[in-house]
Amino acid sequence: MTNIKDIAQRCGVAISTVSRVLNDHPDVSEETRSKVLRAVAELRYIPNASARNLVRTTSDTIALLVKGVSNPFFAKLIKVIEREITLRGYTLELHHMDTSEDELLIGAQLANERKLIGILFLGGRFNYSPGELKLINVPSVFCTYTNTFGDLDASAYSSVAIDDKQAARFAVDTLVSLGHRKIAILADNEYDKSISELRFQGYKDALSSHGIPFDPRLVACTGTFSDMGAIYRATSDLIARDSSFTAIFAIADLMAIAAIKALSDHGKRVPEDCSVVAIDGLELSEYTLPTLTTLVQPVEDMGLACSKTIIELIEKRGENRQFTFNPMLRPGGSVRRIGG
Amino acid sequence: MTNIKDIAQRCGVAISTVSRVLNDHPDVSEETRSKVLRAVAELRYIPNASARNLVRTTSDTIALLVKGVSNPFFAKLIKVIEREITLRGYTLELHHMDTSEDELLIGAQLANERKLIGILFLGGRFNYSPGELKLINVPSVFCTYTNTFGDLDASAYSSVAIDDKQAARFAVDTLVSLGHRKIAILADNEYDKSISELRFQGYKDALSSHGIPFDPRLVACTGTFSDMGAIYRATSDLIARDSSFTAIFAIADLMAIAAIKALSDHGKRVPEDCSVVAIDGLELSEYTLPTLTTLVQPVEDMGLACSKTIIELIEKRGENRQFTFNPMLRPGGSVRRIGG
DNA sequence: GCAAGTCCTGGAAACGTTTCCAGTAACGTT
DNA sequence: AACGTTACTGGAAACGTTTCCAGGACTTGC
Repeated sequence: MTNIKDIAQRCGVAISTVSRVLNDHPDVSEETRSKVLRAVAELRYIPNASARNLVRTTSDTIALLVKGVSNPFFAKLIKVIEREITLRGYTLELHHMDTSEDELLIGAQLANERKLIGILFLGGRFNYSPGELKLINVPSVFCTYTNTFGDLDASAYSSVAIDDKQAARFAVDTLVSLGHRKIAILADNEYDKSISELRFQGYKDALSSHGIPFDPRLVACTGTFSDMGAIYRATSDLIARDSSFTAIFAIADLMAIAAIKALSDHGKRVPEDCSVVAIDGLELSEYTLPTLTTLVQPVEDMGLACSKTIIELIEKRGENRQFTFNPMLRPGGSVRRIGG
Repeated sequence: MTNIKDIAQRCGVAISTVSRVLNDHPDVSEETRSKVLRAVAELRYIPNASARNLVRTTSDTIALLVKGVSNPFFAKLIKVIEREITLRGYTLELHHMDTSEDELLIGAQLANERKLIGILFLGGRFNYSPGELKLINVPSVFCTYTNTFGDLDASAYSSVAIDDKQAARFAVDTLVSLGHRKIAILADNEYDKSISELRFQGYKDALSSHGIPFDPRLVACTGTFSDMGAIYRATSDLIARDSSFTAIFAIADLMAIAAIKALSDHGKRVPEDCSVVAIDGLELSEYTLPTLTTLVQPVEDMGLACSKTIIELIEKRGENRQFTFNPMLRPGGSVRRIGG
């Protein structure tokens, strides 16, 4: 491998000069600059990232810590994020975590050991204490969830999410406005202070604002966002328990799809016998039968917000901030006016 | 940040001794070992990866180069791979490429600059020449495709894939055995020597083995694996062109799902008016209406094979090898005997 | 003609490890 | 008692950069 010394030697200049050329420092004559660049090209010189990182006591790597879910929504989000990050010359490192692991601890450890310059948290809970948040001493952004519980100062963290509670409320409102009153919910009630909890809250809020009593028998708990088998079984259990509901609100598209299958297998047609509304807005959901009525998360915008924010934080061009996007209703064939 | 020197100082030993303890070298007394380990714990010492990589002239990072597609199949595969890689103490770096980019060139560049110890290629073409393959001077594995064209020596590369041609043949055989003879194909004919070409070959082979003439009018070219809108339109075009077919073979589950929607929108029911078979075996496809008849790629095994192979190559415990898995037919509701 | 400033360059320290080499002490062997 | 072994340890070079500091060669202003 050719290194910076080889270049220096061949050009008859000092190592430091080569370094200056490579890092676009101003104080170098046009002549030496081009001489060095020519040598770099000829010798196919590729700088050694470890050496640079060592002396700079930093790296060019942003970690993406993904938790639990393997939701197609995440796949798209990751794609957008990756594109932006690499476009800006940074590198993205992928880490997957189980639901049981503590993302902040793992993030802190990684940040030190690998000299990360930033962390993107994807999925998981958000019940951090201010003290816990301080564990992470590099810029970080929490994607897809935000501190709606209000116990954190806005300057203490960055986040990108939709207004989950609002989205759920909107989904349920849609159903109510079509005459539905017995509305079941399909949710993953794994952790507290999670997306799931927020959407569940929104569901309850919407019911109460319409004077509909909350019925715990209409809650189907899947325990997962991604395991469609479990979701299917949870829906089947729900039907077995009380099949008087006329609509289901699923907190994720994939849940709705599994639920529709379960309903169909139990002889309930969608939307004739049961309406279904979800949150996510996957492209896929436009191509199911029936197509899904769902609240679309602006995944492209959200991905951009994530990468833009983390890069601004890293380059010290911005402060911590919270993005809250509004999901848009995408009407599909999975809902119908009751008795309609 | 505390470093190895701090530990050495506090313990009254040399830096080299601390290093030996940290790297589990044998020649160190039990007493000093425990003394050092205690200090490491107390000072919360975390070794600097850059420094280690610099002197070792290597890193602990394996890159995953994903091309084009954002197929849910890949999402699952990536998850399995990531788990295994981190379990073994390595780090996974994620790079996404456009279809237009040359993965080998990019891989070679990355390998040098970031001192990668291995590369996993995911998706894309496989028409490399032996010379091109030599560009990559680190262990690498090509996931989801293999050199079925036979112009490469088996010792020159590693790969993990299903027998794509065989899978396609099996899919079409299934349709023929149910009496279908006018079988359309839905494929992405972007690159040569790709998965797409192999499955297309299998389709043609199967037809000819049953004495069915190949009809180019029954080929719907999507130009993409992932853009469901494009797939939908390709299917609509197909129907508009010649709707006499009684079955569709889609080379991916997602394509089949979009196709079923297109068929339905044109008044063709699946499976009554048209049968559909695909390849992938996504979990999702068990929950569509109708459920998909599809050839399941053993994603878990494939992911394990990828990570196992790359790690063995890195640790010099194995040679280049090619894995070819056999997909299994998962019967669904999307096929029916003709006239049945 | 000289001081002050500008522009460019070279030398060398520093970053935090690993690893080679040499060296010491204790120990058993002859 | 001399010597080879063994078990452990310390010192120092090396990895390939960046960056600080100093200095030389010009230019400019007086």
